[in-house]
Formats: sequence, structure tokens, C-alpha cells
Amino acid sequence: MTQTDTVSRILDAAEVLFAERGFTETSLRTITSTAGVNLAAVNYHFGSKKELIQAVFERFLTPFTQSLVGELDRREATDEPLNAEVLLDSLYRVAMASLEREGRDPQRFMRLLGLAYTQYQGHLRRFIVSRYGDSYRRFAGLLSKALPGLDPVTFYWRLYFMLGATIFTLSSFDAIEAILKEDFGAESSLQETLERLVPAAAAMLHAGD
Amino acid sequence: MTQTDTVSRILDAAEVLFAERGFTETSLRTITSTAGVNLAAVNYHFGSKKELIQAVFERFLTPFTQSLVGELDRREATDEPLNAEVLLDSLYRVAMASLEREGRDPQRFMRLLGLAYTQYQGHLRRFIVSRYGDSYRRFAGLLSKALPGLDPVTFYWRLYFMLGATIFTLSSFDAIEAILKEDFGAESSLQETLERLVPAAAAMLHAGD
DNA sequence: CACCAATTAAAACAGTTGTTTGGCAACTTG
DNA sequence: CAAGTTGCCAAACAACTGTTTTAATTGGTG
Repeated sequence: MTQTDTVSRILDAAEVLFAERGFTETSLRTITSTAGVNLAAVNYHFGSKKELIQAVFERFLTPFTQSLVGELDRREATDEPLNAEVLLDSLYRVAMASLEREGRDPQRFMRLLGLAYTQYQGHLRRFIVSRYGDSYRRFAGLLSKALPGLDPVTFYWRLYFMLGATIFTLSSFDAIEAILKEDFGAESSLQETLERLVPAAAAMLHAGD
Repeated sequence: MTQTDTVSRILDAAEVLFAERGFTETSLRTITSTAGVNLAAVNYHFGSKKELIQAVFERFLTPFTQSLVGELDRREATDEPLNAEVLLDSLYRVAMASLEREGRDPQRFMRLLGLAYTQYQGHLRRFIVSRYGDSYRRFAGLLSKALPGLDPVTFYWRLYFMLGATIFTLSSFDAIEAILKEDFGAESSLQETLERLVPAAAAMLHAGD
């Protein structure tokens, strides 16, 4: 077993288990045993549990952020005006593509994103902001330009409303889908849900226009 | 120190600490020491940590739900048509009033609500659904009637979008407020944020009309 | 005042947590 | 081939978890 093998086996297992139960609720022993590696391997390769958590986020946020920045570059290069709906659609589309390309489950990452915001892990928030804050502000800036006449404070609050709707809904996708299936017999795919989310979020941003 | 005193001291401490750090991250020893009571008191009065968690939720969800049901009764008694905006406004107003009346911090409860959805605590979800599910469905039914022409599945997804926007934003209120203050020098009260949230959420529900 | 139930208290329980250690195998490099 | 780095493993570490036990203390009632 080569080094990279052990490292990525740990990351794979941790990613799934963290998304399922949260950080504190997932012990290193559970991670290493489902990964089929020795307990000490985590501290050997990552240093500590905290750093393992950060590594899990880095592995999926870095390619996603790069794709997003690339997409924004392309959009800005063409001189077409950027409206909010297009920007949101880009965001979701890039997220899906960048994650599915690596053969991993998109909604698992939504759960992780939700955890990053909800759980009591100061180091994680700091890590994410310092690493990806610039790209995030870039997107927010473009979206803000697409909504002229909206005062900045209102805009930012609505941005958070949108973020909340997205992360909350997608991270509970399984649970919500199960309820709707039972009550209406209607199956919903992640794709369809995003197609519902884009116009709804856009309407929220445009409220009062 | 009387019994009720010990019980409510434990509930007070647990409520604050749970909202701050989550359930697993808060030990019984931290709770009992900040409450100034003996460690064994939790198991004596509540049975277990799980039941303490449920008791914390029961103490604020029961009066809130009762107020909400009362408000819905009053609204339905008058034969005025109920539109979405009014219903949302009622919901938020009742929530604030019912919580502030007991002199407790409203956004702490939003954090708790967020935890109930996010954290890996099957018993809590089951407890809340079985205890308060009916009232929740009552509200959803009225809101659905206020939005004729919206197919049920789309309506329910948008309801979750709205729930997500609310819980997510209000449970991170402090953090968001701090960012906006730094960037724009603008202070936001919880009240103002709700006044921004109502029309935004209503616009999302009405999207495409 | 004496009794008895309810409450509090200190201590120990058994189990789990993240992390560290030291020995061992496998590899690369001189 | 020898030297030395790198990765892996079982075991132990100390600290912490929720819960239980046993004894002391309280407050109300006959």
C-alpha cells in the first residue's frame, strides 16, 4: 500500500462519516477502521484530527473554487451583461460539475458545507475564510453588480438568505425528499431541486423590483 | 435550593451551552458546573443527557407553538383572506413575542432549531416531529392555501428554502452582523433583519407569479 | 421531636476519546 | 550491499465521557 493510497483512503472515509454524523460524533477509530488503515495513520499523515478535517474540506473546495473562478473569468470576458439568474445558474452548475467529475456525491459536500457553518469549529471557519474568501467575494461582487439599485446591506442579507436556503435544503436533501415522496409520491432529483432553487433564489434577490 | 430551582438552572445552562457549541461538544460536567449544581443532578432529574436535550427544546417550543396556534385561530376566525406575507409576518412576530416574553434570547433558539436539523440526533428529530408536527402542518396548509396555483411539490420545496433561509441566517446572526458592520459600518438589529426577511421570503414563495 | 421521602453530594464506574510511543518492515539512495 | 529514510503497526497513554452507587442532607408531615 503506497502512501497516497493510505492518505486518500482516510480522506474518503472521513468525508463520508463527517457528512453523515458531524465531526465530534465521528471518532478516529471509526474512520481508520472503515478505511482499513491503522489508527495512528491519521496523526502520522495529517498531524491531528483538526488538520484532517481541514484536509477533507480542502480536497473538494479547491477544485470547486478553481472551476468557479474560471467560469467567472469566461463570463466576464464576453461583454454580455450578467444577470442574477445566470450567475446563480453558473454557481450551481459549476458546483455539480466539479464534484461529479471526481465521482463524488454532491450533496455530501452540501452537508459538509452546512456543518462548516453550523458546528462549533472555529479553526474550520477561519481556514475556509482565509483560503477561499477572495473567490467568494468575487462572486458576491458580480452578483451585486447584476442587481443595481439594491442597497449594499440589503443585498448582503439577501445573499445570506440565499446561502441559507441552498445549504440547508441541499444538506437535508435526503430527509426532505423522503417526506415529499411519502406525502405526494413524487420523486425529486438533485438536478430538479436545483432547477427549482435557481428561480426561487433569483426572485428573492429581486424582491421589490 | 428547591427542586424547580435546580431543574431550571440546569435547563438555563444547557440551553446556552448547547446553542453555543452543540450537543456532543457540551459535557454534563460543563453544564452542571456553570449551573452551580452537582453532576448527578442531570441524571436524577432528567434521566439521561438525551432527555435533557429534549427538555430544553420542549421548554421553548411548547409556548411558541401554542402562541402560533392561537394566532392562526384568530386569523382564521376573521374571514379576511390570508396572504403569504401576512402569514410569514405572523410567524416571525409570534416567535419573537413568545420568546422575548420569557426574557430569553430569540436567536439562541434559532441556533437550537438549526442544530435540531443539522446535528446527528435521531431522537431529537423524532421527538420534535411527534410533538409539534401537527401545528407545523397547520401553518403549512394555510400558507399553501394562500398560494393557489402553485403545485404542491414546488410549494413544499420553497417552504424548505424559506425555512433554510430563516434558520440559517438567524442562527448565524451575530457572525453575519459582525461582517456587515465591518464592511459597511451598518448595524442591524434582529427586528430589522426580520423585516428584510419577510418580503424576501414572500417573493421566493411567489416566484414566477 | 421523630420519621420519611425527596434532594444533593462525593466518589467510583466502565467505556471512549485523541495522541504518542517504540519496534518493525519496506523502500530509496549513496 | 549497507545506510538511512519512510511508512506501518500494536500497544499504551492520560484525559474525558455519561452514568451509577452510596451516603449525607434537607424539608415537610404526623
